[in-house]
Amino acid sequence: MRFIENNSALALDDIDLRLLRMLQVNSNLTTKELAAKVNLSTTPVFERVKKLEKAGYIKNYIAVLDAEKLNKGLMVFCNVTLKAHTRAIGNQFVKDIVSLEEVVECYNISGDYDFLLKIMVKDMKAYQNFVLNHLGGVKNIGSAQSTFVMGEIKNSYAIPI
Amino acid sequence: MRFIENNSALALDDIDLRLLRMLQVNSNLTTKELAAKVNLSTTPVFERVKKLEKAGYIKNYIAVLDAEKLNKGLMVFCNVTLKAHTRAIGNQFVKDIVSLEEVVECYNISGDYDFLLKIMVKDMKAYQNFVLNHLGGVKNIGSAQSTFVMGEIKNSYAIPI
DNA sequence: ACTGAAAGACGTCGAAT
DNA sequence: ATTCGACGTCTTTCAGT
Repeated sequence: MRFIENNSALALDDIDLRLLRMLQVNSNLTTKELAAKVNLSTTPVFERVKKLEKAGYIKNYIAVLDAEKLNKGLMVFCNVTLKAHTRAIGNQFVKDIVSLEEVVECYNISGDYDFLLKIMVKDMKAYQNFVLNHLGGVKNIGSAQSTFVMGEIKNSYAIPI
Repeated sequence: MRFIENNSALALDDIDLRLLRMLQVNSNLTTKELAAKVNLSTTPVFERVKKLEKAGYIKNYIAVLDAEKLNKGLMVFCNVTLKAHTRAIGNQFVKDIVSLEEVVECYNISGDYDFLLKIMVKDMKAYQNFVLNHLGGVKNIGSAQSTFVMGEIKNSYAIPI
């Protein structure tokens, strides 16, 4: 399946929003099932979903895996500052971070730190290895402060719409 | 006594891992396409995927939406401490937080704070409203410190396996 | 455990209201 | 903008190896 990137803004009606809400929780719903839930037939629902894909409201469809079962049960948030804030140093940092697969999310943030990283590894030993051998290899990091996740209270991949 | 296969640990071979890696990036791949990539016919691939679903390695299938387009473009990380750390207060906090739809993730963390929340709202005005009228209504919050996301460097929903 | 084939369901799209 | 109908493809299962 291929999506054509089209950044136009669409006027979403209530049915579009309901379709998005359902699909972001379970994308295995068939067009038929979706149609039944919004009281329409399959064709308009099919076309609406395609429209939402083409317009970029739906970016992609993915399987959500169980991190614990796959031995990536330790999540760490790492606050990072850079030694300097030149464009070159920032760009290099971004490039380095993107290539580290343990870093599943990275944001440029306000406040005392420059970047916030979400890292997933097997356990504390693996995290130590990550810090020493991977994060340690990234240039121009001024400081890095780790916060460990002890328990997951809520993690809905769904956007509140 | 009979064991139901749900949630048991399985021995995953290389092909299982490759299937998981592909599906967590694009779950719209057909059994046929997956089969071609791992050089098998459809039947074993179909059965492997079903096995991975039943065993809980695949938790669900979802559509990933574009937060910006859906007017939830402001992401905020909020560090929260509780006034006291009794079980009752903790449980009540968890219950309250789970019901706030703007809070898309919530973790119990180590360090200076007790909880880390990831919040998605439209803009700063909406965040102010969230803090005043929603987070403000949650009992026993000692302090709350907000960190604003200025830019997203990386966000792969994929677990590094 | 895998291959190949076969039945049924679904996605997909054109024509029509 | 929705319904109907038809085609191709995918899912799902069942023999056979």
